[in-house]
Amino acid sequence: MDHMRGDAPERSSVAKVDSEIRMCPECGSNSVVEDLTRGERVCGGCGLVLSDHRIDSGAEWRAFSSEEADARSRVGAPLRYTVHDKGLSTVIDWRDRDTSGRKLTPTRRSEIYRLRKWQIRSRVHSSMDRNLAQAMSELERLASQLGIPKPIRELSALLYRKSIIKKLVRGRSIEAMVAATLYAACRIRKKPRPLDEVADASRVDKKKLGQCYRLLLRSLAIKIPLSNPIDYISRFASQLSLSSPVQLRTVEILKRSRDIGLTIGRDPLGLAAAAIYVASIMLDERRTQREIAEVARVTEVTVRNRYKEIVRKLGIDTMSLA
DNA sequence: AAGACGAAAGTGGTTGA
DNA sequence: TCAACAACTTTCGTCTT
Repeated sequence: MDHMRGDAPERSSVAKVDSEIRMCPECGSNSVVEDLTRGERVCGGCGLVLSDHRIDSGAEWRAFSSEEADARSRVGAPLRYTVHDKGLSTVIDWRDRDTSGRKLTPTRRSEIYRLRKWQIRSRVHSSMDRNLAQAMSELERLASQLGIPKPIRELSALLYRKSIIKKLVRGRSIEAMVAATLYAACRIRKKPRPLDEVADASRVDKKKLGQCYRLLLRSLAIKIPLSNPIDYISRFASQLSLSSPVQLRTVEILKRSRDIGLTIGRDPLGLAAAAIYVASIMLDERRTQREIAEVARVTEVTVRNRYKEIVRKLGIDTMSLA
């Protein structure tokens, strides 16, 4: 039967994708490089980690029946960074053979070398192991309280591992570093949360958290651009139960503000709040400055100042607002 | 009475000598 | 390393709805 032919592996997409993603979506520079030893793609321009952990986790062939799927899927749970030993508690053999005794491909081999190195390291530094275990449970707690999706938690966990290797946690609280990596991960993935929100959810004060965050950026040599006010809108709008037309209008206002240079040097949170305020009045779903300031974690004064600027510079008729 | 307004002084981070 | 600086916060009295 026609549909039983599973002999044509669909692997052509791999090479294609690789050549396409040379440009960094963040800074636009064309200097994305592959770091095979660490399994990452990193932008040479801004340091953004585009994808980490690039093990081909897809099944090898297409499967057309459940038995086939069982037979062809790769064995075992996926590797995860949020588990303190990467979910890998078996010992890796020193021979470069797979279970059926075949030689491994070079890529697979370097991957195994990496894991083996990790295993030895973590055995030698058992204190680091304990640190990680504690950190990962804190990360889990924090992230679920803030409703952070899994992929971002994984990125956060990866950042934490790096910061431990760089000895950043020494003399600082685990909680503070965990919170900092989570905050950073959210921003990298363009789902930023206000610093205050993260600080409140952890038991770390805002100042410490900010210090850890900046240290993280410096030590790991990563650059995270200022957050885009637009990335806050959907969250804030739903917290304020505003309709989607208001959201759209808000985004529109923010774009126009940016175009005339009104946003430079301004706190993205304040801009987001002010734009929501204006849009909410325009579309007759008014919220008070107080309410908006609260969800955006800025003061009413800031909302006021930004919104005054927006109204003036964008030429919005104040009379038609009321 | 609640919301909006704006002045004035304080805070923490950045920048440039 | 230190001072100047810009943006934001805090606080508070006044005006508007």
